[in-house]
Amino acid sequence: MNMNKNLKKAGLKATLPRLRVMELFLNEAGTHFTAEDVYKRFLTEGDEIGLATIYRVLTQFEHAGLLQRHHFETGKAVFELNEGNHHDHLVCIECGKVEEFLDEGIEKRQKEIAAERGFAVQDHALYIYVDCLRENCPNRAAKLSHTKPL
Amino acid sequence: MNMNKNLKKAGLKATLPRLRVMELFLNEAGTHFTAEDVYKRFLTEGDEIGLATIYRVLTQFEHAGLLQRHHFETGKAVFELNEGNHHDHLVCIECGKVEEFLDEGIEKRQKEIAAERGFAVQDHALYIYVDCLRENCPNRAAKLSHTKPL
DNA sequence: AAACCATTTAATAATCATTATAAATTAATT
DNA sequence: AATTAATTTATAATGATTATTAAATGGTTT
Ligand SMILES: [Mn+2]
Ligand SMILES: [Mn+2]
Ligand SMILES: [Zn+2]
Ligand SMILES: [Zn+2]
Repeated sequence: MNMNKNLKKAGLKATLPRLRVMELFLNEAGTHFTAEDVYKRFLTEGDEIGLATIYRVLTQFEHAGLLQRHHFETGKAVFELNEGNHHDHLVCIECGKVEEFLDEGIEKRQKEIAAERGFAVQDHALYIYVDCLRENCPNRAAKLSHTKPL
Repeated sequence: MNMNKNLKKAGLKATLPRLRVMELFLNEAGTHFTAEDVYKRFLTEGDEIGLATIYRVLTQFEHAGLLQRHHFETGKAVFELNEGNHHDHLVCIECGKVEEFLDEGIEKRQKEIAAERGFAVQDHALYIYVDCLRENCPNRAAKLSHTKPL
């Protein structure tokens, strides 16, 4: 079992909440969940795991490098499986769809812009808010909680 | 008086809180304030204006196009005078210094990335978090409230 | 200038996302 | 199975922001 290893390596006991969270993010790699998304998902699956526990586990997993945290400007943080690849996000403000991209040109220019000023880049966040223009977008109905009109 | 005109055009009465806020942002164009920065500034100047009023006025000014709101990932929104020019931000995580930049190459690539997927860009946010590397940085002492270690 | 009235402020409570606390539970170890 | 430190749960607290409502004020009219 791969999940137990991940946890052990991070010095975390294999508890039910942690296993459930890990399982969810592994099963739905590429999906971006808020803490509440995770909480509600477990509720519908019959697992009554406290919201505070979800928050704690998500933060622990982030620190362990298992998850990445992002802030789509909607007031709530979203998490996704850390597959080791940095990328930026396109977020549809109509349906919540998230697509990922990585543009080497943009990455390079960012470093140059900081370097020109004598600054050392620590991190960066680039979010492109779009309308995906798909009226029949499946997401438009079952809107995820991390969507908000600009 | 230019300020009164701005307010009138936005259909807003010229009240003391609004004049003070407008005045502050005009006098310190290019500075990025949180609601609390503004609140405390007025306190030290002897004007006791409620924090809720500051928030309300900032939001009204944003809607009127007089101010721009940004979210440096620190949990609190910052506002600056809207001088009509879109730009992105370099934020020093050590001292809070903010520098602005605009890179046509990056702007163009963002549009292309969205277009490639058939999306219409609505907005975007690009924050580069840096260490300005200036130990003697004046800000490092009088740290602004919108700084936070990553 | 006094009266009028819609707008706005002040004071305060409420809300929302998130974190902290403390008592009860549980996973790993002996 | 007993031990113990880590963890969860339940709940309270926090920080940023928004909502509420009665009192004050700005712009207008008499
Ligand atoms: Mn992603
Ligand atoms: Mn700026
Ligand atoms: Zn969409
Ligand atoms: Zn600095």
